[in-house]
Amino acid sequence: MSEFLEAESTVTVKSKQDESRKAIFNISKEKNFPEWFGEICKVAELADIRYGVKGFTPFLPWSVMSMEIMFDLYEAALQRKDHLPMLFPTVIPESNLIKEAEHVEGFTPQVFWISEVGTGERLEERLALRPTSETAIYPMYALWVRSWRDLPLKRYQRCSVFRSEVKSTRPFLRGREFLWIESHNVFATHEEAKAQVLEDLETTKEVVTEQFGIPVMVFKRTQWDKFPGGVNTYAADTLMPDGKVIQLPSTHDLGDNFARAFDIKYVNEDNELVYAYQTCYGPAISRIYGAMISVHGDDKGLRLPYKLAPYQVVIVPIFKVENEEDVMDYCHRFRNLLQQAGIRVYLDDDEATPGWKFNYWEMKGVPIRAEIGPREMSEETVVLFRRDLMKRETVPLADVVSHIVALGEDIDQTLRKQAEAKFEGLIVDADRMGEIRDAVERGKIARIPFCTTEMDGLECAEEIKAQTGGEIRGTRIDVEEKPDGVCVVCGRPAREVVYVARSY
RNA sequence: GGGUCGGUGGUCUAGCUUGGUAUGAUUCUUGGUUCGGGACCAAGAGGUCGCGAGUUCAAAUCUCGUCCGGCCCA
Repeated sequence: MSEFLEAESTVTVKSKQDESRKAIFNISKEKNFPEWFGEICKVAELADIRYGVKGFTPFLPWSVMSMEIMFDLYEAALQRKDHLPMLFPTVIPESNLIKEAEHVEGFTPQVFWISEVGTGERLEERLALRPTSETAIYPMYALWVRSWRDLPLKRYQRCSVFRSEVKSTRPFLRGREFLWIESHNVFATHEEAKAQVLEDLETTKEVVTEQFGIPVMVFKRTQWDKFPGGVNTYAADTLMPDGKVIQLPSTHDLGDNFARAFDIKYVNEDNELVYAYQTCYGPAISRIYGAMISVHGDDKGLRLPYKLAPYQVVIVPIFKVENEEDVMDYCHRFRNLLQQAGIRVYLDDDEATPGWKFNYWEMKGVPIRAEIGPREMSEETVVLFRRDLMKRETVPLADVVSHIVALGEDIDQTLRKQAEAKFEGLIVDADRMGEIRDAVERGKIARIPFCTTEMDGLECAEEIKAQTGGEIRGTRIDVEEKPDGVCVVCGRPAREVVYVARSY
């Protein structure tokens, strides 16, 4: 018996080793998402978790190059809508941080403080590392906003923020320092502020969905889940491969709460001094990047959209010793052609064999690979391979630039459609606890009648969380929904239709 | 925050039960042969076994603490 077991286990170990040697990357994203995510961060060189401070992670070129592109695309969209960039200091004096009561209560547990300098010399006033920048920016806004002619004031900054998260951290998706854009806007009226919230949600769809290919569902959050100090929070959720939803950009209607706390007043057209209304919007680029690779990736690794890939095309030369020089010349010619057309292209002239390079760049998610050998050279063609569908075609050199541009467009469309297909059938109607639990456990989003999203609905929400593991994501704002019946938990008449899912 | 499992060259890993010279692969460097789906040969480099304390003649190994990480749960 023991002999038999020993023989068994030896065989298992051996085959495991063979497997891992064969594959640069081969993990089922659907079946084992946590492992998939951790391994791809390491193998594709996205982030290095060995920094040694909890929740702080160095990001590496392959992820940073894509995140830079994402920043640029996002900022371009904001600038098209009349937002202008600015940069504020990282530190916030304590006296400013605590000016808005609900805000300070919400964020203080997560604040990193600077309380001394040099060899233990205490600061007169503690400085917070910004967990978000309202309390840094708004004292200045109070100085900048004087007249109705100064409004609307629409500004944003690209920066990192610091939050001592209690939830378990992981690269990109939840760090204690993360990269984002935060937009802070001031308006004359609440109506204008509310219109800005809708514009932000449009921007989210335009950038996150149309350009990054990540489908989202937009919710108005409940009162217990809103931004501390705000009036209402609206946020886009997307679905991760493990069936949990994750919050992507959120936008907040701040009403005049912060204007009152920070004394942001303007003189209106009737020469009256009145409080302004504000909104803020915070797309976290590092988190969106984490969601992006998770949504698009497959069991062989990353699948980067053409728009976001650091290299849109990688050239793999194939040659024998006797024709190496000619093939490389042809490759350089091809590379120059693409560079002149503004395509991000990389010629892989490493020692490794073509087969190894194929697998490596597939794992890294480069959308298009050009294979160039003696055959292509003599025919004046290139072989193009698309990572998303793993398909090859031969294209004449004369047409290749326009072909690649069209192919890139098609790849982005395909990735987006595949992601959107996963959203179909996601919503399941339920009006009993058991049904909610079933739906949530299958990675679905349950749509249920619920008493209220005001604060006195919190107890019912906690009961749902305890019994099903799902959280209330909020109510829809893009569709009007009238509840029918009673609250699933308390039996009071339902005032809202809410959505329940497991979440990050 | 609670539970649980873990930390050995850059990476993965053997050794830990039963304390006594650190195992293998891969990566990396150099040279050579290769190159249309994961090539090969030769030589070389690389580890205070996470950190700290304790037990011991002796600790990767046993004990305690601590930091970091994975997973599950709140």
